[in-house]
Amino acid sequence: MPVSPDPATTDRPDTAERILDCAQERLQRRGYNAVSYGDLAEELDLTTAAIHYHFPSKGDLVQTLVRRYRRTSAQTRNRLREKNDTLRERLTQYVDLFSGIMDGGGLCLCGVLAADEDTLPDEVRREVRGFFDDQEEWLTEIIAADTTGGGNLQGCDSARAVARLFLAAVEGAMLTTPNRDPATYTETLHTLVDSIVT
Amino acid sequence: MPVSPDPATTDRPDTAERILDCAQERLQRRGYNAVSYGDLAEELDLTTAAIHYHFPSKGDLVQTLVRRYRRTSAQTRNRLREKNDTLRERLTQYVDLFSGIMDGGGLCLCGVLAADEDTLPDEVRREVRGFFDDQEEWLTEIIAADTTGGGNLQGCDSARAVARLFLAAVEGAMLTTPNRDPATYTETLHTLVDSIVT
DNA sequence: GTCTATAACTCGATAGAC
DNA sequence: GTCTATCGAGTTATAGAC
Repeated sequence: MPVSPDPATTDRPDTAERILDCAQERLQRRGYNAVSYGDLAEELDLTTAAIHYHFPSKGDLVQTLVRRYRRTSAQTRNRLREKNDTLRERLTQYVDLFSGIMDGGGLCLCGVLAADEDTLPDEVRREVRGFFDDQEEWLTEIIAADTTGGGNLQGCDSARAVARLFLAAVEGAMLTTPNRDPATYTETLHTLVDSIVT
Repeated sequence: MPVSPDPATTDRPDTAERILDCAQERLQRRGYNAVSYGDLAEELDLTTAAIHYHFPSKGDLVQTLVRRYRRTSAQTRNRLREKNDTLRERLTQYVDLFSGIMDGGGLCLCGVLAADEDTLPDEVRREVRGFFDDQEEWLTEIIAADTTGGGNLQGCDSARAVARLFLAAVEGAMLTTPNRDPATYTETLHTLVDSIVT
C-alpha cells in the first residue's frame, strides 16, 4: 500500500495550490493585468521570488490555473448531469453554478480573461478558448439529449446554436447585471431557460 | 452670424478627439489596465505630458470617452428606431451595431470595462453602469411597444426581463464567440431574436 | 523552498521651459 | 499646446545565499 501523498501533516494545501487559489480569487475580481506577483506575495505572506519558484512566469501561473479551472468545471458539470434527468433541471443548476461564483464577488475566470484576450500569453489564450469550447460541447450534448422537444427553440434551431446562445447569456449576464446581484442574474437566465424548455 | 467653430483649417479633429479615438480603439482590444499614456503618446506622435494637458488623469480620459460613447450610442439607437417599424427589424439591426464593432477587432467598450470593474476609478464605473442602464431602458421600450405579441417570450415575461436577457446575450456573445467571428456572433443572436419575435 | 537584493523596465503624474 | 526632464512607485523576472 502506497504511503500518503502528503509528506507532512496532510491538513492543508501546499504552497503551489495556495498561490493558485489566491490568484484565482484576484483574477476573477480584477482581470489579468491588474493582478501582480507583488499582490499575491503580500496576501500569501511570501516573496515574489518564492512564487517565481513555483511558477516561473505569469503565463505559467495563469495557464496552470485555467487548466485546473477547466478540470474542476468538467467534474462539476458531469456530476450535475448524473444527478438530474430533465433538461430544465440541468440548465437551471448550470445557471446556479455561476451565481455561486457571483456570490463570491467575482466573475467567471474565463469571462474576465476573455475580455483581456489580446494581452494574454498564447498558452493562456488557448486555455481560455478551450474552456468555452468545453462549455459549448457539454451544453450541446444535454440540449440534444432532450427528448421532450418542449420549447420553441428546440427543433427549429440546432442544439449547438442554442448552446452558444445559452453560454453567451450566462457570461454576458454576469457582466451586465446591475450591482452584480446574483438574484437578478438568475432571474435573467430563467427567462431564457423558460424559453428553451417551455 | 457666428464664426466657424474651428480656429484653423477645419479639416480634421482636434487633438483631444484624436486622443479619445486612439484610446477607445486600444481599450476595446486590451482593457483598462493594459492601455497607458505611453501607448497613446507613441501612436499619436505626442508626449505623455501633452495627453495629461488634455486629460489630467486616466480617470478623466476614460470617463470623457465613455460619456462620448454613451452619447453616440444613444443617437444611433434613436435613428435605428425611427427607421424601422417592427420589433424584428429593430432587434436585428441592434445586433448588427455590435457586429460592426467586432469587425474592427475589438469588443464593446463598456463590456470590456465591466470586466475590469473593480479596478476602475469611481467616475468611470458610474459611467459604464450608466451605459448598460441606457441599453436596458431602450430595449425595454421597443419590446414593450411591440403590439404583435408574437414570440413565446412576450407576455409571460416582462419587457424588462427580456431586455436584460437580450443585452446579456449581446455582450456575452461578443466575449464567447470562437475567434471573435462577427458572422458566428450574429448567428447566435438571431437564435434569440427568432425566439422573441417568432 | 524561501529568502535578500536587484536588474531593467513601465506606470501615472508633475514642474517648468518654450 | 507641446516639449524635456524627472519623481516615486509598481512591474516581471533573475542571481545567489540560506
